[in-house]
Amino acid sequence: MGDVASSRSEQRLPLSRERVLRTAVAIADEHGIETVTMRRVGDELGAEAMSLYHHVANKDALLDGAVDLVVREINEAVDELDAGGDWQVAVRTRILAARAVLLRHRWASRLLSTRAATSPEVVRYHDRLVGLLRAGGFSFDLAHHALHALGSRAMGFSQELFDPGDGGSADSLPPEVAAELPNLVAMLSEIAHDDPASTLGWCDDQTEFEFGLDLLLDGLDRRRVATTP
Amino acid sequence: MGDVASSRSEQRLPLSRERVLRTAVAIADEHGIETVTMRRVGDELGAEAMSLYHHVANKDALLDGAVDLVVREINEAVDELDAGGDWQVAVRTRILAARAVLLRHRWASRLLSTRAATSPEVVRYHDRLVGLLRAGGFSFDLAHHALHALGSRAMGFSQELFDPGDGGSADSLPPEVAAELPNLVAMLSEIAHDDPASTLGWCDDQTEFEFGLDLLLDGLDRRRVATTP
DNA sequence: AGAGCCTGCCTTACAACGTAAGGGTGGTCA
DNA sequence: TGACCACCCTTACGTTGTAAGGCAGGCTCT
Repeated sequence: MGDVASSRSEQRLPLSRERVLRTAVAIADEHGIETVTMRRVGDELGAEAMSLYHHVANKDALLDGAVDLVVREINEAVDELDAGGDWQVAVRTRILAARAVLLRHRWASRLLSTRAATSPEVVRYHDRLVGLLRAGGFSFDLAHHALHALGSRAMGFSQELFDPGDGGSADSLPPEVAAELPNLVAMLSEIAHDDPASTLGWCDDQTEFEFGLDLLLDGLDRRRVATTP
Repeated sequence: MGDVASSRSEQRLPLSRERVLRTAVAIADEHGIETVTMRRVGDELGAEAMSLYHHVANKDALLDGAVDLVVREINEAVDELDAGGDWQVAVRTRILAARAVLLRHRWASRLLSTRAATSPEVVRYHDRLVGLLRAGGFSFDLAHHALHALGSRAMGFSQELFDPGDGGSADSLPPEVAAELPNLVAMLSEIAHDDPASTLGWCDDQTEFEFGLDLLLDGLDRRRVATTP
């Protein structure tokens, strides 16, 4: 409508799949994944919603692509790391690097767990991880088990189910509720989580993530030694 | 509309929060969680969508309630188990029992990981789990770490990120893709997953779940012994 | 007993969403 | 020059969650 298309020359650079996906990522980073709608992405690009369909098949494909962009970012970060030395150190470093990227795109971990199962970038990530395990002396079979055991932790996030540090510091609970939860109440009042800096997941701070990760890596190493003398 | 309200007397029993939630669970079980809409639940109950709002605050609350129903089912199953004996056996048994329930409501694990963080039933489940750990000689601190380390596995499901057995049996890949994934291709062709009975998550069959679980339980026991001589 | 209210269900309506269908415009190539 | 095609737009539809309010029957209080 009366848009002479000369006032904003930088907005008029053509749409592309890349630009669409990057915009979706940016919106999700800034305002949350639930605010990413076709119209919103179009707006941000100075285009209409329907124009996006020339570059992505539909909204699902857009989300898949956005996640893939994040995983690509992970792969780029991870490719620079030293893959030599002790396998446990190498794997640990790699996973924590992936985690650092996911901390910049917190919406991505949820999407990662539901879609993009066969995303090329995700598969590539796991391929390199298997490479590290193999180099560390893992049989293919044990490496396969390792992938399953690590699960989503392999890419740097874990799925927490409830947050003992948040939403209930033991004495904030109604007495009749507290009476029903003797063990948790006792645990919480002893622990007194004084550092509720949540990261990925609810109370899943870096320390807890690494604790679980090391538990798995130690266990895997023990299995490795047991099978390959 | 000309409904004499006498033809179907059993449909006219009044709505209730319980009935609404149970209906949502039933629809999700049978047709998938994405088919659960307010109108659909209403239909199933012989009522209008808006009538549900007298029993649940909104759709989010409905989904939360549906998940809670499933977790209640878990708790009922788990409460019957023997809590004595070796802690590792007790915890393992309990988690596998929870898993068995979740296998009957596959949609629930995804919802569990996003909502219902502070659901009373979920909290109760973890309280009992902490009780088991305490009885097994865990400090509160180690029990807390254990909850984090187990993550969603504590309730019987794990989050898989990709499925090496599905969607690519190594030789079904285009050659240029396969060349990019040397480790996975080698792994898959050696393993030849002949039992692709998927359960919860993608290729996360029972064996893999138990492998990861035991890895964690073994590691936790080692930490326990190390801290309490 | 009658007035008033509360509870439970319904009707109507709307905004936001994804997207199907098709129109127009500019650049490219024969 | 004319045909084609890539690209973007307009319009419109069905589905969703839900706000607003209506209407009946049973309860309580006088």
